[in-house]
Amino acid sequence: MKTRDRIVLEARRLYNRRGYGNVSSAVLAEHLGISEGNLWYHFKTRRAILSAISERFAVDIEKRLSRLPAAGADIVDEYGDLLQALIWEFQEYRFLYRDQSEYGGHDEIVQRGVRGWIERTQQQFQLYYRAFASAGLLDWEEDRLADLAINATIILRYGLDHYREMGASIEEGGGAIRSTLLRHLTLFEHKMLPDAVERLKRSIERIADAGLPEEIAA
Amino acid sequence: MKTRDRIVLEARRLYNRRGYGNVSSAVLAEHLGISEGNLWYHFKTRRAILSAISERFAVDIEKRLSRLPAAGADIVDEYGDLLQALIWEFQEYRFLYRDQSEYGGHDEIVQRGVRGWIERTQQQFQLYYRAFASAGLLDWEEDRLADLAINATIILRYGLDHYREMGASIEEGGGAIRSTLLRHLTLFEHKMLPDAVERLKRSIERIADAGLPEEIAA
DNA sequence: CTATTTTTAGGGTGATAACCCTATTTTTGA
DNA sequence: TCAAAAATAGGGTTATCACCCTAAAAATAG
Repeated sequence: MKTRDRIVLEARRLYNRRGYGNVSSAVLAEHLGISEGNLWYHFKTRRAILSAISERFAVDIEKRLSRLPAAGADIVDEYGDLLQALIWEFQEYRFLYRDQSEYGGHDEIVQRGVRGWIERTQQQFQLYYRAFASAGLLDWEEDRLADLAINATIILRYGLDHYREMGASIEEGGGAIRSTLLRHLTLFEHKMLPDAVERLKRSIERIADAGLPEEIAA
Repeated sequence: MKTRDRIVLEARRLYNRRGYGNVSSAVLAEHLGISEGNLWYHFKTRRAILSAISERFAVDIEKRLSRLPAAGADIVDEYGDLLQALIWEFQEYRFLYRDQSEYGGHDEIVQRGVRGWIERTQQQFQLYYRAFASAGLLDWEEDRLADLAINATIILRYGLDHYREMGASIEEGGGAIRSTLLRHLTLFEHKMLPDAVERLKRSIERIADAGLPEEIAA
């Protein structure tokens, strides 16, 4: 892999693990096994590294947002896939979700996009819930679907932080991931067909057991 | 006010506004109109200031946790008071809720207490919801009360961040506060007596209009 | 094979951070 | 009232930060 790409990858991992503000260029270069001079050759400023990561972030978000419930496919499976993609995104870009969200820390591309991404994520989830309802799997009034989607995305997004703060270890089977996914399920499982709920729970176990991206675990 | 107390107060305000990591001792001293040497006379280390703030935090949390639904009183009003106290707490100690929650940044007293505080807050809300149900104001199954309480506290806690990220201005009537409080209401208002819902909404307007603590607004 | 470009290492720099030290002023208590 | 204690100011120290500069090594192109 080219040095530039290695920098972007490892910087993101270090930022996720230690926090953006706690990773100096010296530490990053040391971690990469390259000289600091070399690091500054590839990126003129520290913010430029953040920019490169943010660009990838924007691309990955758009890819995830493009997952829509397909007509012929199994809606429960597809929802499970969406959950997996979302959790993955939260983990891979954890430091962006945490450290940068205030005090003007975001890169411009994120600053511009974040509001739309949140809204579109809510709409995306609403489409899935409406598909659940249409398929007879979920008993939910149409005019309360938007609230369900908003509440679900809030809990999914902040659940990981919440359970980590409660002391859930990130290792050992991803307790925080499992808890977060089960937590969002409590919003609507009592109105869902038991069979569909069971399948979702199995999806959740798969996601929680899938193992974490290495940049978090270490 | 004694210099020491002024330091603790103004440090908290600056941390809330700019983030803990973005407030140096020089900036803090300048803001206080005292010399840096004087600052170090009152607090030997930067962490000592954090400790002092954290101690007050612990005291304030315990005071808020002691608010329980009284037998004779009006439960709707009391719940509104609890919401107000909770929102206040989130605002007054915003930087603790945001900046310190990971990467080992917390003071020991917070580190030790946080898990219990979260659990007790959930239990506290559950008591209120049970009281709502007992009073015939809320139609909710007993064995789903805990889930409601957990989901409500998660949304209350992270709602402010969420709506700020969505672009809600903190000034001009506290859009984020109003949105967050209304958001948590969507979890159960459809199962609540319209009359009680109306009263809660009026409470929410009062809280949102109450004006923000000055350390946030500026 | 050689000239050119790209990549790398590493010493240097100025700013800023937390924190120390000491002299001076202010407050306090008998 | 006056000596001891508390409070304050401000210069000094050391470490670390992002970032610069230059020379050498490596890759590449003709």
